[in-house]
Amino acid sequence: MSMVTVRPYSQALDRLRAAGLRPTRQRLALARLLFDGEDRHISAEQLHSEALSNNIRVSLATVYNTLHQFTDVGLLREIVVDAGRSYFDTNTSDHHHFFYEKSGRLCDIPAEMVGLTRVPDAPQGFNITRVEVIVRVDG
Amino acid sequence: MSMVTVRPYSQALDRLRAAGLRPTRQRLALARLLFDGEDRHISAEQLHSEALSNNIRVSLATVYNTLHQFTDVGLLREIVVDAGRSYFDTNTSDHHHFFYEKSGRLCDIPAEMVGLTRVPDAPQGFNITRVEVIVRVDG
DNA sequence: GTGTTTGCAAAGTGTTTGCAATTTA
DNA sequence: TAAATTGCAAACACTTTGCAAACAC
Repeated sequence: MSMVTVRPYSQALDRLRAAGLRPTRQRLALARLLFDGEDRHISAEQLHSEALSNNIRVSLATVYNTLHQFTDVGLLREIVVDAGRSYFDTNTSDHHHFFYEKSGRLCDIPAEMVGLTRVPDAPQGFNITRVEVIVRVDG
Repeated sequence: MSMVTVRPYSQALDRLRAAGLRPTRQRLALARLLFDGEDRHISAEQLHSEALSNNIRVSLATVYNTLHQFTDVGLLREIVVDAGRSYFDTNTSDHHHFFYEKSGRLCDIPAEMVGLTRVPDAPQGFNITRVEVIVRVDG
């Protein structure tokens, strides 16, 4: 009887292919960090240092490029709550956020927890891209 | 019969007094730009260049300090929609915003135009500071 | 091979800070 | 006069850019 290390299947390659992005070493590695596991809110710097500590050699510039490419193809969603820092959310489905003002942390709020019954029409000639609800809490 | 230039009464001095801020030349001038007239969403750079073109000599650092002091005492509300730029809203009453993603412009949505019927409780030990609804539109 | 992607370092943006000089009460 | 405020320039944090080298197909 042998011990087996079970490594969860990575969807990273499939996701890149589906998005039409070349699965380069860096993109694949970053995609694994981002998408294998729980949903997360991560900044470029965080992802970069996480990559380094996993022995993935990648430059910060590439991390930025990659995050934006992923956002462009809908793999990520960018969230801005804090002046001067962007977070990227691996959960691209409809939902909202708690924002902890002191710590700068974000936490998901499922869409159904918010009763948003009426939203104004977009001004003429424009389309609504998204309706964001941010519940700011102290702490 | 003489012509009279009617200058609207400025509430700036009263507002500073009420807030316990020393009415220095710079604060007073900035307060007049901010509060005499329609409500507005303005960035530090915008306010600074507006001050300069009104022959108000004030440094950018002081504009930043002043905007933050005004925010701290509740005269302004800071809005973050765009990574790397803060806007300050002279309308501190309950309301929401349209955000025009391409132009970076903000536009008020009166509170009653949004049907927000249910908001999750703050996680234990925290208090909700504010609930922001941002309707993002293309353009 | 050919076009794409990467890394680096430099430049750019918006914001904050330290401190001496000035101003306010 | 004592304390608060200001201006300046430098420092900062985060992000983007330009281009040669490396890589994927």
